[in-house]
Amino acid sequence: MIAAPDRTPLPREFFDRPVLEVAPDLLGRTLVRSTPDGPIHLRLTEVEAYDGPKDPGSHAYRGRTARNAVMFGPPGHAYVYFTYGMWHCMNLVCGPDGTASAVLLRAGEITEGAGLTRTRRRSARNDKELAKGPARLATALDIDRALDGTDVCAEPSSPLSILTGTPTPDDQVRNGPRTGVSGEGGVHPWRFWIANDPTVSPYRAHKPRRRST
DNA sequence: CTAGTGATTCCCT
DNA sequence: GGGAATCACTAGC
Repeated sequence: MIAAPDRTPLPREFFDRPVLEVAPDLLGRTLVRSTPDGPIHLRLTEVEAYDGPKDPGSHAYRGRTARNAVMFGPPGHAYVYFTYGMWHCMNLVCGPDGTASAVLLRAGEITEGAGLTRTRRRSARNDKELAKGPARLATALDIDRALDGTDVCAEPSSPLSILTGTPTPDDQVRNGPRTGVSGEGGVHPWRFWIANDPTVSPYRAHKPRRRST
């Protein structure tokens, strides 16, 4: 018999550790997004670590700004940013207050409330694609800058929370280069995913683009 | 399956 | 001014 998933929110101490410990430990956990229409549950299958102001791939690399201020705050809060003129992506802040490290939530499996995501994810050809990529994940869960700074170590009835759920055994965790990260920041193998999971996004190396017109 | 490109706007230089 | 932790769509193999 398999034990029931633990519905207790992750304690703040979970996030108050080095980001490279927290990132793989997040795989298999359940992110709960409570909306007026009902809850959406996401089982995390792919994440990336961003290791503070010394990491050239991190938004914190050039210091604190209005946009990234939440990264410099206490752990267990959501850092949500807007990118490519159209999309949002969500991170979880790790390490002690002031550390400015975070984990980007790259992909997951919608385990409850898939129907609630469909109006925003019309292009998804099947349920595996609903949150297959960081901007798709944020779109599916209706996450934008309004949720920047939200405490995820809260009751599941709050707008955003993360449950203890079922951790992924180490022998099922894989890691490799980060996706879409420009420059030398891309070399670190700080992308973590669950082996053979169909909801993990395809790897894409960073491609610098020249402006058209 | 891979590779190329347009979309669209905020933020920092 | 121009890049950005991306996606959707198209062409071609």
